[in-house]
Amino acid sequence: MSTKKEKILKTAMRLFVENGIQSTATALIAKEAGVATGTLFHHFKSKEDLVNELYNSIFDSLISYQKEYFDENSDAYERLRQIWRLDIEWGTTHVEYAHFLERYSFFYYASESAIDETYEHFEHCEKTFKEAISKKLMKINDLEYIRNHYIWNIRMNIIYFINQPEQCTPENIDKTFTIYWTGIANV
Amino acid sequence: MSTKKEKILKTAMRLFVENGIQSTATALIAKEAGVATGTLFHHFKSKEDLVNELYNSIFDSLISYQKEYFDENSDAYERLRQIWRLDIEWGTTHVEYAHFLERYSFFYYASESAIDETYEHFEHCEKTFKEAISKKLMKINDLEYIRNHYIWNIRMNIIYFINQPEQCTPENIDKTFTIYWTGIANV
DNA sequence: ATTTAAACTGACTAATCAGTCGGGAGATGT
DNA sequence: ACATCTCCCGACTGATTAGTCAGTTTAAAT
Repeated sequence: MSTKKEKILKTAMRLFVENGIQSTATALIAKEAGVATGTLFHHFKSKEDLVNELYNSIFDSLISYQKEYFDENSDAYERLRQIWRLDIEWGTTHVEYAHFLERYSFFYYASESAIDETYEHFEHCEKTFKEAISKKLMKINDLEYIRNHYIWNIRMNIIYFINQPEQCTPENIDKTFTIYWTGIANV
Repeated sequence: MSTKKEKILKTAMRLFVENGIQSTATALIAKEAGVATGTLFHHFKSKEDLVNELYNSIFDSLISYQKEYFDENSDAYERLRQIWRLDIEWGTTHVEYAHFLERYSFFYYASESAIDETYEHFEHCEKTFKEAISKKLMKINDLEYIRNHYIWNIRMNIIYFINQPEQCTPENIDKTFTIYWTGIANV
C-alpha cells in the first residue's frame, strides 16, 4: 500500500476521533496528511468509502485478535469470560480504534440497534448466547437482551479502563466480568 | 409561548431524532414546521441555542418526573431501585425524548465522559452512590465506575424496552434491576 | 529511448449550510 | 390617528463542503 494512502487513513482516523466524522472536512484530512485533495479522492472514491475502509480494517484487527486467543473448547461461562477479557484487552491497547468504533456506530445511527450491529458479526458470541439460552444459564432468555446487555457492558468497561488506565489490571477486568456474570446468571 | 415556536421545537426534535442533529438543516426544520427561516432565528439566536433549549426542556421533564415520585426516606438499595424504575418508565413513555438525549450526548461528545454528563446533574443519584461506597455495599468502590455502570445499564434497558414494548412490564423492569443489583452488590 | 499507466496535484465547481436583513402585518397603548 | 412593538417573512450572503478535472510527475515495461 502506498505511503500516502496510509498517511491519509492514519490522519483521518485521528481527526475522526478528535472531532467526529461529520465535522471533519476531507480537505483538512488531505492537508494534515500532507497530500492534495485530489490524492485523497484518487484512493477513496468518496468520504464514506474512506470511513468504511477504516472501519473494516479496525474490525478486522478486533476479529483477528479474538481469533488468535479464543478457545472454542470450553463451556459457555468460560467462553463469555474469554471474549470479555479479549475485548477489553483489545480496546484498551487500541484506544484510537475503540474510540473510532464509538464514533462510527453513531455515524450510522439509523435505528437504535445500529450500535449493536458493530459487533453483530461475532458468530462465536451469538453461538454462546444461544447455548446459554438453551441451557437456561441466565435470568433472561431473550437473545436480543442478552446481546445488548453483554455488548453495552463491555463498551462501558472499555471506556472506563481507557479513562482509568491504572485500574486496568487482569484482576480488575476479571472483577468486572464477575459483576456481569453474577448479575445475569440464573440462581 | 407562540404556536410557531412550539411547532419549530416539535419539528426540530423529530428531525433531530430521525436524521441526527448535525445533518438536520435549519432550513428544513423551518420548512417542515411551516415557517420561514427568519422566524426560526427570531425565536432562537442560533441552531445551538435551539438544540440547547430542546435539551433543557427534555431534561426538566425527566427531573420533574423523578422529583414527583422519588422518596428520599428509604435506604440506598431502595433509592437505586426507584431511580432505575422511574428512569425506564420515563424513557419508555417519552420515546422521542429518550432518543433525543442519545443524539444530544453524542452531539457534545468531546471527551468520552460527555455522555455521562447528560445525567450528572442528578444529585440524588450522586448522594446514593456515595452512601453505597461509604457503606461498602458494592463490589467496586470507585464512584466513576459505579456511576457509569448504573447509567449505561439504564440507557441500555431503556433502548431495549423501547424496541420490545411488549416486554416493558413492571415485573420485567424490576427483573432488570435485580440483574444489575445482584451483579454489583457486595457478597 | 519511448510508451503507458498509475500516483499525484491544486485550482475549481456546484451544492449546502447557518445566519442576516429590510421590510410587512397586526396588535397594543397613548 | 399615530407610534411602537413583536412576530413574521423569504430572498439573500458568505463560508464551507464533497467531489472534479485537466494536466504533471514518477516509475516500471517494452
